[in-house]
Amino acid sequence: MNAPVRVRFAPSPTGYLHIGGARTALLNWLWARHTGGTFVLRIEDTDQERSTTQAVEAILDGMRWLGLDWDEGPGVGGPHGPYFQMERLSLYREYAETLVRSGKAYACYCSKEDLDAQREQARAEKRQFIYPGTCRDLPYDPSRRHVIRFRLPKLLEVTFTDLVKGPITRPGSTLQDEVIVRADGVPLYNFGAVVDDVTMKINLVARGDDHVNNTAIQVLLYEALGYPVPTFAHLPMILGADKTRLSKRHGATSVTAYRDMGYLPEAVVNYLVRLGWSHGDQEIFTLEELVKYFGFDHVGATSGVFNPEKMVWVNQTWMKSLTPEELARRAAPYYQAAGLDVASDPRLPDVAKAFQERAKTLVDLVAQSRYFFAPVELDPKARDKFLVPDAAPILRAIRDGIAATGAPDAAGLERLFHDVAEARSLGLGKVAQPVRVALTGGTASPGIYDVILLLGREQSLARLDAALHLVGG
RNA sequence: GGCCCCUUCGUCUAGCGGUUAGGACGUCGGCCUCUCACGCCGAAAACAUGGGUUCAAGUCCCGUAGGGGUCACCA
Repeated sequence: MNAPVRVRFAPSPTGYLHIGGARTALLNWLWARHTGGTFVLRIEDTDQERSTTQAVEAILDGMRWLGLDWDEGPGVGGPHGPYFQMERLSLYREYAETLVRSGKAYACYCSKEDLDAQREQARAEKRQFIYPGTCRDLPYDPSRRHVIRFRLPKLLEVTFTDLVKGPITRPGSTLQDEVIVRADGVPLYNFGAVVDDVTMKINLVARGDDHVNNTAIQVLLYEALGYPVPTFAHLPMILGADKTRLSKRHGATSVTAYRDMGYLPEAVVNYLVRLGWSHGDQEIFTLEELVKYFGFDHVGATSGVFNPEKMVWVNQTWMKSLTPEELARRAAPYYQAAGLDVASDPRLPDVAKAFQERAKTLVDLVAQSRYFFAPVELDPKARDKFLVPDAAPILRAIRDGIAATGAPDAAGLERLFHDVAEARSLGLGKVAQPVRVALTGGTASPGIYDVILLLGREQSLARLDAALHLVGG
């Protein structure tokens, strides 16, 4: 009988939640939900130089937007807290002392400058620098400034199993007496993470690929501490188009930037999980499906290039699948942000419906449908091409046709447009385009009847009149 | 440079010894059509390379090349 799954996401609050971190969080979350296990959120803020409380908020914000709730961690507490490393200092001290007392760690009095010099020299001589154990057998003198180093056991190699990469072996000769606690008493990553994972009873550590090289020393730490080694799953990196690690110069890398660009959280989640994981040929997954199907057995071992085009497609596919009411609800804040007050406009769901298959993002939806809520802005090229003197009689006929009826309806409008076209032996396009430009300011829009219906009789007439005035008709 | 990991269309991937190597994004062509989209149909496009193992290798093993990661009192 396997113990209940306990996984964690342990970001360092040095910036926003980026795409890679979000995927790590997401896969951990999915596995916890899939197995009915526990998802722990732990903040690794021991780098006091770079950690900020704003970053903590930004990360929590990003996770909430994606819908990743945590069972233990900031805000919700839990039986293994606190969940900020800086609040767990006494715990690390306790474990470090245990190691020192048993001789598995020792105080090192070497200065940073001294070590840097040695490293520099090693580099100059083209050899690998490994801490020579200068302080290994010195008597303990707490009055001297010191760090704590882990005493590397004599061994040939360290092997651990990785759920995505299989067994990984690291020669002991490439390992050294790592420092586990700084001179100021704050633990270093490898030690803090192990103590926390031990005390938080984490049994599966799924994290970024960039941590594989830390794993061997961590395995040794677990053993020195006398605790079982968890299972590891190292997730491949996400790369930019040039195949280097995704970074700012590749464009937006924070999940909240995608929110601001008008992506749906469902789409971001969907895309991120699919990047490096698959379930047969399926591309679109609801969160429920992801929870149901997710497993590390289908997480690929190769790093993946982030593909913005596919992300857009996933987003558009998701937008098409929402009900118009829901889409309108999602779009409302984006209209607001664009300075369009649409909160009480009853046409919003119908407008959303009209653009559902045309907009790629919510921001795009707002931009494309702007003229329904704001005055027409004529595109100069469209104006010069379609609002010409020849168009005057057409615009006049359509205008008068609409004016002659009460409330316009789709069937009546279709008849009107066809009549006008036939009377002049014109294709429907010759009639619709000038009208489209008059009503929307541009040459691309939903069906012209829908546009008129959404605009309403009065507004349609007003815009046609304005266009007629312009063409001198 | 040492160590670790990785290698199927441009990109994400399916494949788990026997397939015409499948799907998706993107690209190109066509259909639909009042524009733009959507949708539909079609096309081009991949097993890095050399050796093995095997009746049979994209699938297993070894080498080579290429890519990535990591070598802190960062995480």
